[in-house]
Amino acid sequence: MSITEKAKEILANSGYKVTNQRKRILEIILDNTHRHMSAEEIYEIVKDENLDVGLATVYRALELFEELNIIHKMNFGDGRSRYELKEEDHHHHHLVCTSCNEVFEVDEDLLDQLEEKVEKKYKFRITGHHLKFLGICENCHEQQRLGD
Amino acid sequence: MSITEKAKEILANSGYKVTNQRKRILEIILDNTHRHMSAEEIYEIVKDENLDVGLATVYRALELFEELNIIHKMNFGDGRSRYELKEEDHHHHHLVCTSCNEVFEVDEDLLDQLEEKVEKKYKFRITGHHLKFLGICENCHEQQRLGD
DNA sequence: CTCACTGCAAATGCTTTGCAAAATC
DNA sequence: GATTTTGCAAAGCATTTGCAGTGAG
Repeated sequence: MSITEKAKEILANSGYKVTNQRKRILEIILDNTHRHMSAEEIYEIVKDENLDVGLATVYRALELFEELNIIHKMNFGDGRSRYELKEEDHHHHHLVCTSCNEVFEVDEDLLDQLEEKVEKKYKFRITGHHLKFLGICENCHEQQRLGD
Repeated sequence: MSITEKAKEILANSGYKVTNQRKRILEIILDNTHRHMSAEEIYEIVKDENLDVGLATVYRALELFEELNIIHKMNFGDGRSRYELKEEDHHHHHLVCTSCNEVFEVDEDLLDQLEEKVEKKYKFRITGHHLKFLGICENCHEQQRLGD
């Protein structure tokens, strides 16, 4: 079963109604996970498709999906929340370029040992984590070099 | 030289004017770093001292301190920015309790090897990082146990 | 049919900004 | 004294909410 189908099944089985708006919003997130979209960006897409959807509905749908553990709200410091699909057993990290503000993904999780250490030492039951590296991406670094 | 004096020196040497408001706001941050204060919280303190300071000034001072690399703006998901002193060579992480929303500090940095690995593999020059663990703190865990 | 869901517009909460008065250098 | 900086109030954004109408089950 594809991620898309799985997510829709979660929605259908949640007891909440499966509306066209929710279906479309979920699809957009699923199709653009790597883009870490904001509510406004998702809204722009549905609006361009001439669907009758309000921005408030987008926010309400995102809130619902988060509650159902389908998506995940993030903050990259640009003043708005961004969302991505929450894939079980697929933890990854983010590289945020402080020059062009692009966000790249590190497609592996290397924190297991660290978590264990922290859990023991601080008596804190860890259920998740966010690791964000700040720095300069290859592109920007290249351009800085050429600019010299 | 204490951190406080150092920070004040940075301010004095920055070319910006050393006003009473800036001095007091900086002091409050320095005295309460572990509390990760918000602009509003800082404002409440100066207001209680009957100092004639506006909330806008607090925001402007925080913006300035961030620019001078004295403090660091953070987001713990509660809808407001929080600030802490930026101490060189003193990287640490945060434990955010998803039950009581308290933020604890992990007073060590264990990401060096990881950073090196990521820099090479992703050709990304890392200048900083944020690591936040989500979970349940000892207190909340204890209370849940007692509640059974 | 019923109740959850929606769009709209108004409200909220954090943060920023315009401006005349005040303070620093 | 000239130029920053400030307080206040108003404006600016992202997000939330109230409400009457709409639609899924």
